[in-house]
Amino acid sequence: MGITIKDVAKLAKVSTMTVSRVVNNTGTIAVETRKRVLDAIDTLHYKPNTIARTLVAQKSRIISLIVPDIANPFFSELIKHAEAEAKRFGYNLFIGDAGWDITNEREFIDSSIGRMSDGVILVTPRLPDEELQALSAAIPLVVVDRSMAQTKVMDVYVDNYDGAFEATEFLIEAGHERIGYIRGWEDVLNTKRREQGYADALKKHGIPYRPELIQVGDYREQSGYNAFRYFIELSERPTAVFASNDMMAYGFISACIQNGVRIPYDISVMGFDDITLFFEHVPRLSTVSHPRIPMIRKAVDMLLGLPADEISKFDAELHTELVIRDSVSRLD
Amino acid sequence: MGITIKDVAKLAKVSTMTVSRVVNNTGTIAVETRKRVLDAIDTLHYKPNTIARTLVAQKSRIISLIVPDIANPFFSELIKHAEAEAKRFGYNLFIGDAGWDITNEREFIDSSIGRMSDGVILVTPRLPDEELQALSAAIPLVVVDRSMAQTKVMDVYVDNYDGAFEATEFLIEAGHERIGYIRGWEDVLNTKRREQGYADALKKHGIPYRPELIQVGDYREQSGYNAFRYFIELSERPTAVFASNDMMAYGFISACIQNGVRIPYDISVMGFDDITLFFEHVPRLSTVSHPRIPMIRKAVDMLLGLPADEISKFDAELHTELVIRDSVSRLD
DNA sequence: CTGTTAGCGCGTTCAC
DNA sequence: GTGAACGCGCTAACAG
Repeated sequence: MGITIKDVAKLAKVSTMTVSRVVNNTGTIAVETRKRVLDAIDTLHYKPNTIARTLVAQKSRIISLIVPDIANPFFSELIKHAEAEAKRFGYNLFIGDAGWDITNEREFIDSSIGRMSDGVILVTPRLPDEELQALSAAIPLVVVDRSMAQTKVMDVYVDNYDGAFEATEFLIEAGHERIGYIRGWEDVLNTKRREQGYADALKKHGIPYRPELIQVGDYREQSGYNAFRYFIELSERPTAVFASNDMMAYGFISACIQNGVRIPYDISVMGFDDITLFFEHVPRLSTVSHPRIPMIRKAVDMLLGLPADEISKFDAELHTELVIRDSVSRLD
Repeated sequence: MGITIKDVAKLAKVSTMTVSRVVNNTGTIAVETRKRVLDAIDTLHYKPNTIARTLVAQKSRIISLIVPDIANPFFSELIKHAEAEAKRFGYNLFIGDAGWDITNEREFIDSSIGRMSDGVILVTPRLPDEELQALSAAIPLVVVDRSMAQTKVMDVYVDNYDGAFEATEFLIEAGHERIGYIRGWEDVLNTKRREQGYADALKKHGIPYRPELIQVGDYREQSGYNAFRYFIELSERPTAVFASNDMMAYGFISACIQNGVRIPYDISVMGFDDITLFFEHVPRLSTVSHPRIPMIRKAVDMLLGLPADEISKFDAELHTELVIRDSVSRLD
């Protein structure tokens, strides 16, 4: 059993209320009394019980952050920045790894409610709109990187359409026509938007959309790796492959290297996200950069109720941007 | 304000105690009453308040896990497995990223105490023995990947000496004599053990220990990258470099690739940890594999009070192992 | 089978 | 400046 406020009160020969006041710096206390209390706190190594405080205050100073996959650098980086932003306001993070699984998402939200989280940030959840809408009645919810426009749920959304369009157009302008595409989870909105961007860019340049050039992936490395086998066995191989996220692009590249297919000489690769690796990968991946840092900051700020005009400052930054490096060659 | 047990009791026309019994499946309840309560719970969407439960039970079913760097794959993988193991027992994880910083470690432990965590797992903390010892009086503590033999603190320790010795010896037997070494944080025990292994292997084979071949790093990629610059400008360059963790090895490799230094033809590289990348890196790194999965599992099990004989089953697995891949060449 | 009482550790309210 | 009483949401112990 831990030291409680009562123990301190007893030792300092005051009421618990006085101790509480000292700890929280509220009310007025005689200098001498304060010193006695402080001494008692010190000798007893008293630490206030946050659980009890939470129960009284109906506020935990915790926000939950649910990501689809903690081992994915895109998300672990997000966590770092979310933690930093939350800390600025004296908040702790309760982190959950949903593993791209709906049931886990649900359980984690329930758990957050039970633990009196002050809010939940969901990064690209797979839970349907209606359920998120319903849940948001029970606890403040911010959905990140997915539009909740049809609902009243708060969101921080970066439309990925333009990024995918520009990336595809870039490949086309480099002379590519047979452009393979690796898709992500179908039930994620941005997956659809990215694919639309890809398709529309083809259409704009009069290039037919060929279903056989589309591979279904799951945003994980392995599916990029697998896509390689498929594309390489096509009678007419693509000259370029656009992976709808960097993880799959890297998986694809690994397969290429292992099979002696050189990038960008034998095939070009374009990614999406611009994740920060912990070391430089060669060839350096051309990709679409995603404004994830301002995005997650904004999500935290929304939850902590920063004034709207302060939050909207970030808006200017929220767009994707083409990043040209070494993984795409010109077909001239 | 959320729905409480009182609301349910009122609606079901029973006492809160009865609701509590239904929720927890304790005591005996008339079938009919149970149904009324269940209905009320359903229509009200009642969720028990874990905070209040925690206060009563003096038990939160949460364990804290503090890692030095959440974005390092070694640790994010650890988190995944810790979470899985904890879940088996119905526990949630409270994850903290200390950023290799002592103050953060301290704050996070304090916060864990305040939040009534049932225990704390510290992965390679930098806090001194005495302080950890003291802290362990306030909350169950398990230190992972660091020996606490001098204290009464629980630990799950894998001595890294042998692994470093074998790795160095492997390089020597491949014909290398000028072997560079990149060290990690000096105040971490395993750092010392790894360096001892390196030094002893040299000694065994009559190769002088040269201080100019030692570079100080911090376990992060960047310091491996920086070490490259140092080694490459040496009048007598090393023919092989042993990085004391994979992150620094990868940093070093990146620098090599960017500077046209080929691995393993121009220089050999050996790592430590055998982290699982989310894609295949080329060249594939030769390294020392670290039994981190059984290690973290064991830590969780110790905290959750699994019987000693169950836990010790894991012991057999707890040793490092040489993993030979493509980053080391023979000098023949 | 069900309800009442008391208390987990703390802070708010209102006295003194 | 300080303290006593009450309640946050829940459950253990004891009635009935």
